[in-house]
Amino acid sequence: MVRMAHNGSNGPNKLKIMDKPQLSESQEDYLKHIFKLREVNETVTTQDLSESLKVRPASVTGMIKKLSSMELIYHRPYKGVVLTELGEKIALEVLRHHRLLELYLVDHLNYTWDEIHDEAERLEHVISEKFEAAISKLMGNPTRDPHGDPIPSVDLEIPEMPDLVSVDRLHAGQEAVIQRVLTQDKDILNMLSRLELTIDANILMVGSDKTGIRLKVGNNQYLIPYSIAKLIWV
Amino acid sequence: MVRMAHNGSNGPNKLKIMDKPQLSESQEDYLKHIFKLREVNETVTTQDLSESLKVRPASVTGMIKKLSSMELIYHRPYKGVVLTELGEKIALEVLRHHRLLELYLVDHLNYTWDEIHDEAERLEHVISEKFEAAISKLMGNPTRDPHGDPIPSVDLEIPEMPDLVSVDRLHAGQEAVIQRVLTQDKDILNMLSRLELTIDANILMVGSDKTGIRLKVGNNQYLIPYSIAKLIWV
DNA sequence: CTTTAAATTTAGTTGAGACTAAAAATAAAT
DNA sequence: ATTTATTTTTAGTCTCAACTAAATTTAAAG
Ligand SMILES: [Mn+2]
Ligand SMILES: [Mn+2]
Ligand SMILES: [Mn+2]
Ligand SMILES: [Mn+2]
Repeated sequence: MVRMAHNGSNGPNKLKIMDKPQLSESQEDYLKHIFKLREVNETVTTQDLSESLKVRPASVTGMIKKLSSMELIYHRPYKGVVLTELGEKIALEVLRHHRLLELYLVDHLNYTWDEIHDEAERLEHVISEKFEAAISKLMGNPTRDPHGDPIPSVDLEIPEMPDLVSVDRLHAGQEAVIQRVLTQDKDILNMLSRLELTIDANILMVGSDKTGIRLKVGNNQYLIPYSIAKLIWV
Repeated sequence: MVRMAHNGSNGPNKLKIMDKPQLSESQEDYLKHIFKLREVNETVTTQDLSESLKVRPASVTGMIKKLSSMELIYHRPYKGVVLTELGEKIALEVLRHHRLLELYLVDHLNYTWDEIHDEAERLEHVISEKFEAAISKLMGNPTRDPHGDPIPSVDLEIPEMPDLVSVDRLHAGQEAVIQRVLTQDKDILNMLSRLELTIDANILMVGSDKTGIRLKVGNNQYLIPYSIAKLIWV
């Protein structure tokens, strides 16, 4: 049973979208992961993808060849891959779905921080453009998801992000507002939300030592190990 | 990339659900179609499924063998299939997803009658139990979808439906309330909704002749051909 | 009954997208 | 510069769920 295209109602004004090939769920995930790895890594290797997609390297090579032949990525054998213009558009489309969905689940269906990722991971591939537009409008075309990650706009531009630093870079006495949390690990998210170390929270750096940093949040004060502090950007 | 199970957070109270095998999208659709065909047909043949799923008969036979070996259906070769107890539970679970989704799309995302079916058809397979519960709760655990079809309850019982007759059975002068519309044809649904022949609409049977029936709705009066009148139940 | 038609099943193929095992290319270490 | 280790690619296999073509079974007509 082959999954069908569902570009929504293709009004005459959406011509550019029309020539996007219909991709499989796997292919969409590959493109998305390439995009996200590139934000961090400078180069995206077969192994990077193997780890992040939890697929064996040989399989990754196979998919790379296919995406390459579709001109969605450019591949220098033994070196790595980069997204083509079209490949990046598709990656951003999926990312937009994912992040709008995460925000929607939190805002409208009472999901908690640690529950949204897996649900969005599956839904991102099956919602129509109509669905995307509907939830975006309902939320006032937001630009940040519940982790503080930027939501690509309808025309697939990434909204400007202010320059951020991880919270361990603050000096003692400095105050700041949490803007972004770079993890989808359920246990970490669960812990952070219980400590009220969530997006928009006001924090005060009390001090730091070799074990970690001391943060004051509201009336409470915690010791946060560096491994976790590095995930929190202000 | 194999799709993973997502039974939601399996609290200790949901043991019975746990031994439901994880099915593919196709398998879920087969079970759902068998259930729906059975509501109408008394017997469900290979051809019935072939037509309703738009899959060749040989392929249907193949899937029948698999579902049969999984004890989700019972198959008398050359005769037809029936759902086992477990098969029916799964069919109802999918149907519950589908119908809750349709209602949700109308009530919360401003979808029109003719837009909901295709979207629900894809989403029904990927939403979690958590998502199902969330939208059900949000809508006050509804028992009817936007077509008037019954929504199976959380424990997968079909809610009682009052006895209905198709609108062409009314005699002149009789009034009635539309309870159910038995089609997913987009054009018919679109037409009916423009005529305000929607669920809960009050109608008056004016009269009938060989071409169709005359219905009064609000201040307007229409001639409805029998082919369409048979789809409207009151 | 016997022949013909229709429905169903069998047999074999295809394409996606994973996998393992082994070969080839690149990078690191002696 | 060789040798060794790591990464990447090739080659071939597997499962799933579709397909076509042909054989078989059941149903309908003469
Ligand atoms: Mn995904
Ligand atoms: Mn996110
Ligand atoms: Mn479906
Ligand atoms: Mn319906």
